[in-house]
Amino acid sequence: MIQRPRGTRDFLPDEMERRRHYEGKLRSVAKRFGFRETATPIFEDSELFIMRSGPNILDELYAFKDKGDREIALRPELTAPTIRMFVNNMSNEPKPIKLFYFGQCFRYERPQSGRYREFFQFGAELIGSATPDTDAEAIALAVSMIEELGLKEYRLRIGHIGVLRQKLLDVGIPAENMAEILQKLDKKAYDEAGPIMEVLGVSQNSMDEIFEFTDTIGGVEVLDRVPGEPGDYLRTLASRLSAMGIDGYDIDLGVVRGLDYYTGVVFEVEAPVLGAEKQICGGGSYTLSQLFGGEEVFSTGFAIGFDRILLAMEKEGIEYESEGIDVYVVPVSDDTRPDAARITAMLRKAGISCDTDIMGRKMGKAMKYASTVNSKFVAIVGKTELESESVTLRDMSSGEQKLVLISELVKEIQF
RNA sequence: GCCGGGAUAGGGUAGCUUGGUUAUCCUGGGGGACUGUGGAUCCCCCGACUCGGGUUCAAAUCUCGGUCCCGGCCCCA
Repeated sequence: MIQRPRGTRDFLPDEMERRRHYEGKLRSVAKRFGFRETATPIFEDSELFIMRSGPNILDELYAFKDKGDREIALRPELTAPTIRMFVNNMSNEPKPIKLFYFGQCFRYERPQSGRYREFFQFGAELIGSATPDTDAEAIALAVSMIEELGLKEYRLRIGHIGVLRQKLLDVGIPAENMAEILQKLDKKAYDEAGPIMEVLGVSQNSMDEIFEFTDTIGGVEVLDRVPGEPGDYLRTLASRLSAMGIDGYDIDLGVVRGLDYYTGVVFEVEAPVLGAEKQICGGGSYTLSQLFGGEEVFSTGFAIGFDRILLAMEKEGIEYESEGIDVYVVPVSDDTRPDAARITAMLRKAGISCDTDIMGRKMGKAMKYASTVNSKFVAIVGKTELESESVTLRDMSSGEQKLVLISELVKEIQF
């Protein structure tokens, strides 16, 4: 027996229906916000991802050489492909460009709770604008999506990587050490960050100031402590969010995000029910296009971990009920099968989801089957009914039945 | 890459400590009792010891290794 590869999943019909249902909700929210959907290839030139995230990610990439000796990688995320697409084909489109996408990504990592080797991301990118309103729009979209799915317990944290980056530059941290220090600060691992900074000649005073800064966490009021332009920027952002009815988030100036190209506002959403892998959304403003050969264009984007958010919803007890089908057509006896087939085809043409027995079952078993596939109605096709060009229509939830003319059937069911 | 716990019909499980008939029970699936009415009952049938090696007269059970799953560390774009 062949097993499914490590870290992958099969989605059976019930699960798939649930996934499509929520996927649809996310799409509809994105469209409501004026975003349009795009899709990029499942695999790309490996270089694309290396340029974005550095050579170290090669270890965690599904990368291979194709038959034409090209270095190919399954995409580990969707921002880089989207920005590549923008640079290749969309750079002259009117700004802002508002895009969203949904698709699977692949990472060669150790699977654990909420982490798979094949997983699904839903994301959005807002390209060509660099205002607080842009960031507010992105955050509002993310929040609206999470709300639309019905997730109750989540925590949004908003920070500003630009301020921290500048502070580190000001105290003399060279660019090549920046990533390492930021990584430590992200984890609030001050005992690890300290010695590194000390070696780089940072004074204890400056260090304390930076640590205090990254520990600036709280409501909007902590923004009073952020000086200068970034402070103004964040205050404007907060006011826009408030205008859109979004509050209850934390300002956390220690939110870092792993990558170099984030330039300003960064944000994360986590769902505490999830345990170790609890981050369900991450994003921020960045400039990436110039890396792929385009002009420098400011963007804000985020990605939602679709699998994780579904997992969180499950843990919160949000249940999805299968839709089932509208009608199951039951032939009473073998000689009415042609009529059952005819009626089934007619209903299907009218756009009604409809199924009928193809196993030669007797009526009782066919009724039972109709009930297990969660059919709203059963159309009973028998000789007596056919004499008056009718069928018996049974409402499966109430058990009520009535004689309905075949010509009236579609109308009857749609009502 | 590291640490720990697991894997028995499609799903959920008992058996494993202390090796020994035909591997338990529930659910599911197919058929029948019911020849024109589902979610009830009864009967029949289908279906499993993760894979490979070792110990043994004998392995689901003990042992070693692989694979996969679960939880955590590292990482997390």
